[in-house]
Amino acid sequence: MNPYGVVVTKKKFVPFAFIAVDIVVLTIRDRQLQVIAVRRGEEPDVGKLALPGGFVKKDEDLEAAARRELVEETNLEVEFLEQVKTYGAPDRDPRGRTISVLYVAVVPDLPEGEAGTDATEALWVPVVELEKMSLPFDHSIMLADAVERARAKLEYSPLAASFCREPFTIGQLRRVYEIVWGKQKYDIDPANFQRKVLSAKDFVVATGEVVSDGPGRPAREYRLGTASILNPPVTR
Amino acid sequence: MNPYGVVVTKKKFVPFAFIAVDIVVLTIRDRQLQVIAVRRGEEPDVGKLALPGGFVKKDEDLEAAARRELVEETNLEVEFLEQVKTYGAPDRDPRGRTISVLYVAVVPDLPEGEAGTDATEALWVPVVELEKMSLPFDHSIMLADAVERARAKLEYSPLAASFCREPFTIGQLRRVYEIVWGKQKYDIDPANFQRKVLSAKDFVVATGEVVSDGPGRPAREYRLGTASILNPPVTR
DNA sequence: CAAATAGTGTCTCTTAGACAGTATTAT
DNA sequence: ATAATACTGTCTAAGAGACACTATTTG
Repeated sequence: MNPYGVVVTKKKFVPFAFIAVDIVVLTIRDRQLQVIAVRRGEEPDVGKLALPGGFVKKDEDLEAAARRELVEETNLEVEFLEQVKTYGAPDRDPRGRTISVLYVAVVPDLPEGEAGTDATEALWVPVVELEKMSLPFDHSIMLADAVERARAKLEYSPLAASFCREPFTIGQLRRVYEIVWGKQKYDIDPANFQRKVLSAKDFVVATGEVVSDGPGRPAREYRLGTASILNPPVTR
Repeated sequence: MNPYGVVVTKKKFVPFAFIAVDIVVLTIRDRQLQVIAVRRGEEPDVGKLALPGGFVKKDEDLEAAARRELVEETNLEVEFLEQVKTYGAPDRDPRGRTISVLYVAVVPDLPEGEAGTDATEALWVPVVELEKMSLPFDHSIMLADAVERARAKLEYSPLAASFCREPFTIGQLRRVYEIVWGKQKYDIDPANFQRKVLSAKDFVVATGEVVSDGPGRPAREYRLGTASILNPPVTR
């Protein structure tokens, strides 16, 4: 089955293709960077894990399609979606020429079973696990590209806060950086990190509250500030 | 004319769309950041200036399509093409649903008339001029996105050297930064810039030659080094 | 000669990182 | 009390920018 058709514009034949979106949704669960995956219910690769995604509808915006597919397949509603890259190798989908636009999103740690545990069969998988598996289409490359984008954005954007539920503490934020960047506990100096975050203008604002969680001195609580770029950046 | 068709996969109707690529090619001419534009020969917007680009062929890779269109419409062959973003608003092209993948490229200052002065009607236009014009489709947004990408990449990649023919001098490189970032002459301190470039590991390597061009002490010549990211970066 | 450009030296200020030390909690 | 976490203080080294100064060309 080949979707290629032609439409005559003046004297030219113009081929066309299916348009798809795929989404890498990242979160931190169990002190690991995890990604949501769905089990494929259709050929090709029925039964294999894959990134959520699907075809864009007529008159549907690309980002809207990504949101819709995410809800349909994983029950997840995300705030921000960032377009990462578009994949269009002629043979990337055996069903016919398909162009796929990749998005990445980040969500805070969710209560167990809030997403994907219903009939939809979506599940959280540690990124390092999914990277080892054989994924359909070019989903392995997509995963790598999206994770690298997220890692890079931690440096110069407030993305890290998207992994936390508000209000959050500086310690929680530090753990996000450690985990997403694959560092060991305390590889990032808590003292220096504290100053770095607080010196980045409008990254976070204190609520005035403190919260005690486990042993140790209670931590001040913060909310995300208005900054869209961190200055100075948080270096890797 | 609406290109939307449907193909049955199991029980679903899958719409499809035209796939296009557009390219922003930047250079420095006449101490200005310029972009190559083509005059449209087809509806819509016949006669208007637009970014070069066109439809992707059956079994053609996206980047290959961008290179082909660039040669066809502007006679330009570029080394590196970087994918910037994909535009897919349902109504962005009146001829029917079209998804366009945007690429950006950079070329050194070319001898007058080397590109685009034949029948193809391609011409170099200062970016500030083209930004003021009404462009077809969403080309104005594309132009802004591509220019911003190039400005950002100057900081942490050796992109600036792509604006120069090898070998080049540090002074020529400095002018690239000044012009692309829209700074006045000597806004960037030549002394500090020199050290910055030479301290960025593998950014440039000296050829050992010197060249004299106009008044002033002759400058050492350099070639691009092997670095793909600049460390430390050249800050804006 | 003056003007222009290339390149070095040096000073100051800021920032990054290492690390010691204090504060406050759970157990 | 001990361990764990939060936070402050302080020192050092490196980098950014300002600017004086030297070197070498054109006109």
